[in-house]
Amino acid sequence: MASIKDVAAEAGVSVATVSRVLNDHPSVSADARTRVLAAVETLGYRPNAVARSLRTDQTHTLGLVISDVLNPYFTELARSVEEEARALGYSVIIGNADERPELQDHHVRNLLDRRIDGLLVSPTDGGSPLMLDAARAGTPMVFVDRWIPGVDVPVVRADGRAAVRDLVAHLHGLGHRRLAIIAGPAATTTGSERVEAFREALAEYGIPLPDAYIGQGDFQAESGRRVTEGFLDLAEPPEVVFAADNLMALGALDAVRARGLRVPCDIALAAFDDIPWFVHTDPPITAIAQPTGELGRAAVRALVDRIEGRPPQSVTLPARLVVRRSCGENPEQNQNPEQNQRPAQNQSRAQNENPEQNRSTS
Amino acid sequence: MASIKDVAAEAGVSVATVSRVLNDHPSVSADARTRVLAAVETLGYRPNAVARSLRTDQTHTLGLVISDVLNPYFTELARSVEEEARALGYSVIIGNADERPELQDHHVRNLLDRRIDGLLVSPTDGGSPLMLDAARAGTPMVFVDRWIPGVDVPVVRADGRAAVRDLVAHLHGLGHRRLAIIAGPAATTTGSERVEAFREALAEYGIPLPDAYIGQGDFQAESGRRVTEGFLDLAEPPEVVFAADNLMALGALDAVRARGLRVPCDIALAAFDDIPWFVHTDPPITAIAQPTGELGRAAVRALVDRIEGRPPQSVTLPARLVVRRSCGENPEQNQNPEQNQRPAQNQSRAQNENPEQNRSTS
DNA sequence: CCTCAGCATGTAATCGATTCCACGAGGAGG
DNA sequence: CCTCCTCGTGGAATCGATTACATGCTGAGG
Repeated sequence: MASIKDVAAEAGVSVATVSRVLNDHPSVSADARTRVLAAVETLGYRPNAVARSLRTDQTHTLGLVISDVLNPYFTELARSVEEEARALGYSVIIGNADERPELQDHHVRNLLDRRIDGLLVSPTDGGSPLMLDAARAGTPMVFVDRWIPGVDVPVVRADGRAAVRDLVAHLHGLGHRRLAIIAGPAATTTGSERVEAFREALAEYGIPLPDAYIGQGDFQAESGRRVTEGFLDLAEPPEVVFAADNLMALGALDAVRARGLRVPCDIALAAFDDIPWFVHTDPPITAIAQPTGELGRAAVRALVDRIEGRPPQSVTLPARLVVRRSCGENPEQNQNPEQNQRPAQNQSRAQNENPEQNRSTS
Repeated sequence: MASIKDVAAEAGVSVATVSRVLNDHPSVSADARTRVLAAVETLGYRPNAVARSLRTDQTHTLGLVISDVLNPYFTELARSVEEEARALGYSVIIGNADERPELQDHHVRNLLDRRIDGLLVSPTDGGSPLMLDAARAGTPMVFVDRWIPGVDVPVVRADGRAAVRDLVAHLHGLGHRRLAIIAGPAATTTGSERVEAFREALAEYGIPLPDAYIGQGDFQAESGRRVTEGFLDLAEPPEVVFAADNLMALGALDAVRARGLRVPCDIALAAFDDIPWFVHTDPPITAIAQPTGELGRAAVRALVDRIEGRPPQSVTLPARLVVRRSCGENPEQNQNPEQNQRPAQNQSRAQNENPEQNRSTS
């Protein structure tokens, strides 16, 4: 691989001049510039990013540690993050924690060792010493989707409170009174907040949320299945199961089907996080949709602001309820079935990326 | 951030000794070793991977350029790649090409600039000059899923021929005679091969594959929708649509639903690439499943073999047909409906990794 | 008691860039 | 004509590691 020295030799100038041309420093003669560029061309020279990073102490790389690549929500988040980062001149290295704190730490350590310029994290747990140290040490960092309370790091996330209230209103309107939730790990903010929002919304209707109706999941499909089986085994099973993410909803669907039961006749189902497939499941699943793409972009902007010395901003965007048929039909409100309400092109990747809708930032 | 010099000062030794301790070189006294380790501990020192890479000319990093992160198939592939790489002591940087050749080139260039040790690619097109040059220049490289003919690079992929034949047998058995396919880009091997396999299988039953029944897609949902609409507009629309990937199947489903038609009564649907959601779509979708996890692992092993000087091996694994209900019911063969055949726990991420089940492929 | 092997250690070169500083040439201004 | 500033350029230090080579010390063997 040709180095800057080879280019310098080929062009008959010093390495300093080559470097200046490459970083278009003003003080280079037109003659030298053309000779250097010609040499670069003939040698097929590409600057060594490793060497450059060592010298400048900048990698122009962001780390993104997500909880689970197999979850379409995070996949979409990752895509928008990479897109925005690329637009701002950064690359992204993704670490997949698989909802396992030790794997999360592995990736954080790895990214830090590589001297990434900043870190985007959706923490799997309440915060390992490693991550807390990194935050305290001043590593540019932004939390996205989930966050760790008490740490001075900007947070970019969706607020699902209003949407959960809408969901409960919808369920109540359909006559459901026994409502259960499959929660995420209590150590995650999304794990506990969604339960709280659900409980509060139920309270408005005077409906309690007994412990038996709070299943402890881990955001993975298998836990959704296990918890749902527990619900179905109760003396008085719930009429509705609300899964705190889409994978647990998938698991719930599996469990219901394994019993030979049907959604929504035998039991209703709703999920947090909307995905294109929910339109085509049997039945189409009512879900709370986050403005995922917008969140990813906002998170990158906040992180890059922080990196480049501008004050970063926390952002909270509202989630919204998307009613489909998995909770039952309401002949009154539901004269517009969802398949007409959500036009077809929305189910492509452009979904949720309409910035003009539902904006309310803090 | 503490450097090796700080550690050396703290421990009262030279940087060489520190380096030797860190790389556990035999020739270090026990005393020096403990002093160095203590210094490392108190300073919270972590070696700078950038500097190390510059010196050793190894990054212990693999690049993975996939065609589309939003496609669950590639997402699962990426996960298994990262897993195996981690087990072998490598990190992975993922580049998402979004099926766009210029974006693919962007990522390849970026990864090469970062001096990754090797490249795993699922090419979006027939091979850009950049990629061909890289291959010729001796960059360790392995193609996964798709490949570029005429380039001397190991290929790890699934052979869908037998499964496609099984599919056509299944469709023929159900009485279908007008079979159409939504193809991928002709510039990709999977784009053209799947059409060829389909055509050959049809030929065995004396069924032609007219041009009108070959829709040109690009592996994205939107193209599946467009092509399917074209099929439905034909004077004699097909009885079956076979989508060459799961996203185009999603688009096809959207198109069918937009017309108010039903699968499989009005039109049957099958897809290449199985995903967990296909179990729960309306109706469950018959698909050809690849051993995705195994492919990812084999690809990493081949690449690391190449990097570490062992001869890499191309690998081809068989895909298999998973019959569900989207092509119609066959009262004869189908007395075991799919939901019982595929036990619930299979729909988690462990899916497809159970070699023993549902094997109806050669 | 001398020699030499081998071990522990340090000094310094090196990887490929960026960048400070010095220097010479040339032009403007006095 | 001299001075000084600007511009283009090159030399060399530097980033943080690894590693070849040199050196001093210890102990075994003759």
